[in-house]
Amino acid sequence: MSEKESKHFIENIIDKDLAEGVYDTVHTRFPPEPNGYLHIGHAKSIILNYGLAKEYGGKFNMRFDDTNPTKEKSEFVESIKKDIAWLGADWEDRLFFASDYFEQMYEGAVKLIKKGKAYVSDLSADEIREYRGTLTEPGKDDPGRERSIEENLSLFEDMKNGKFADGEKVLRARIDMASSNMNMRDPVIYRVAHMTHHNTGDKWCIYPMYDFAHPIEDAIEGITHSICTLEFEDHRPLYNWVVTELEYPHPPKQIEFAKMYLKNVVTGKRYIKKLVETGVVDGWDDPRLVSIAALRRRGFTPESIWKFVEMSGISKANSTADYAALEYCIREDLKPTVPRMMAILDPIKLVIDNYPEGQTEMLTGVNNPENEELGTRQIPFGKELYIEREDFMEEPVKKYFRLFPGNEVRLMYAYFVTATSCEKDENGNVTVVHCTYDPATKGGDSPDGRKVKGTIHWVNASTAVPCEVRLYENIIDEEKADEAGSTYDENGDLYLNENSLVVKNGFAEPALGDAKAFDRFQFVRQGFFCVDYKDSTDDKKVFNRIVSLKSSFVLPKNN
RNA sequence: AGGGCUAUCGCCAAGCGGUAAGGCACAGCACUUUGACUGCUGCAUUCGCUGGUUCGAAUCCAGCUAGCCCUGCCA
Repeated sequence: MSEKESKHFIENIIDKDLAEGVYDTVHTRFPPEPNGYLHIGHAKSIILNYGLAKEYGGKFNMRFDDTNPTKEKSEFVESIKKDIAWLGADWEDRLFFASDYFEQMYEGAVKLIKKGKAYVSDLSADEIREYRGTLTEPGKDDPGRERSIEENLSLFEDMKNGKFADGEKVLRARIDMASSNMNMRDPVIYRVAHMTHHNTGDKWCIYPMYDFAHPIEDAIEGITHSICTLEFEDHRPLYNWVVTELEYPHPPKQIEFAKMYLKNVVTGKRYIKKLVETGVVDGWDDPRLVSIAALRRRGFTPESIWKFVEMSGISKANSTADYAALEYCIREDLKPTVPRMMAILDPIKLVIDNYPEGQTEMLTGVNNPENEELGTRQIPFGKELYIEREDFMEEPVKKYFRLFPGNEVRLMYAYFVTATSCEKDENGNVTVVHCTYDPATKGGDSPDGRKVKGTIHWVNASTAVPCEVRLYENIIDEEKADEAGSTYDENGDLYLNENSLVVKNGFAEPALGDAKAFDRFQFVRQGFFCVDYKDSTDDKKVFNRIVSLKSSFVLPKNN
């Protein structure tokens, strides 16, 4: 839309690198571990990395960081690929797996041993922890530190050949047990794990640790700027140590940025995983979550997520964005591009007493007042309609200018009507509103030029398509739980807002009902919703319509 | 309190010694076949605090304070 006025710090670093000739191109990557679904936080990283590559005419790699077979599953690599492709980040033919480099990593480890920079340790996990020291006290040397290069070489080969049980031996980098940076206190770089890997099967029984593997992966792929999140800042010295000791000619540079959290939603992969596993939500794409899959199901478009990321900016300051900003982005994207239709979510009947019994006429509605190209549609109209409950008040409050007895309003694209009376049930709730219409106002304009202050939407009762919708609010975090009156889940540490699931039965225009398979409703803003056809992302058959709702609503999964 | 990082409007975020961009949110007015949208207007004499350097500081220096991260054979 508008040109970006200022660059963020990573762009500044890249500009400098390019200007100084540190690199002559930009090559980024997105390296998720396939151990769960992607969420909005990952979208930020994906868009950042892919966006930078595009901006600088460089390349973007997709890489699965699958160095720990105990946590990884193929199911996740498929979902991740799908989500990234959906977001529009194109890795072209550069789809990689860290596990494809196991051989080179092994050779790298051997090289370190030969340089006297790595050794095999006999210590148990507990002992290694003890030897590591604490934040304020230095660690002490691992006895294995003094082993000869020859012995280390043969021991490491034995590790590779399966001569040791899990946990029996480990390969450590020889750096500095007294470093103030815990990551430099002779970090473990290879562990024994007799485990079937989703990609390499049973070929390996030793696996490299992240700190050793990641810089190698980046270097092999020719990555220039290895962008990760803030918690890896302390790992940067180790990252640099690895690429230096392994003598890569054009080593990549690690740059860290702050993750962004969203207010009132659970963004942590761990928590989402827990909610899914405990059945609190109905899957990774439960609309109350902010996984990419859930966002997609809710009707967010890739464009809206790009806009959100670009709008949010990149920095090193921890931040929590307002959910309102995300909603703003989907609104902006959908507003001009999507046909709008009418739907009533909390219906009461409106009977036009002076309208001919049994008559149905077709009226013309504009699909999107802001975009004429979207054309018009024919909407059935008859004596009995449904209107939104809140569009009628028997006793209006001040400044209420929708329907109340004696007041005239416009039925959108239809006629002016004046309320006359209403019927109520035993509880005093309005069930039917009676009114009269002015036949001369067909289409919604009066020939005598009189104005009405209110316009309300409606749906023809005899042709309306019943629809069940579920109103959702986001799953909220601990901090906000109490003030929002939430309830605990069965584990007692995650919360669901009491309004997190409300089923409503409403009605939609026939054209909306024709979709049959529509399964996505998206709250776009207060008083504004859209529906999206399933499986028709190409022609973007998304409908939206203003209604009065403060929360999102989504159709049941299997509707 | 050993190390690393961060502190600019309710929420993001520019700014890099020359006198506080922008967006979201919010408020007011106008417009309106949805009180929406759109348009216009308003919204930090002040940049975590305290000192210092300077003609001049959010930007430099010193000292505080607060928050986040680090003691996995996770990533």
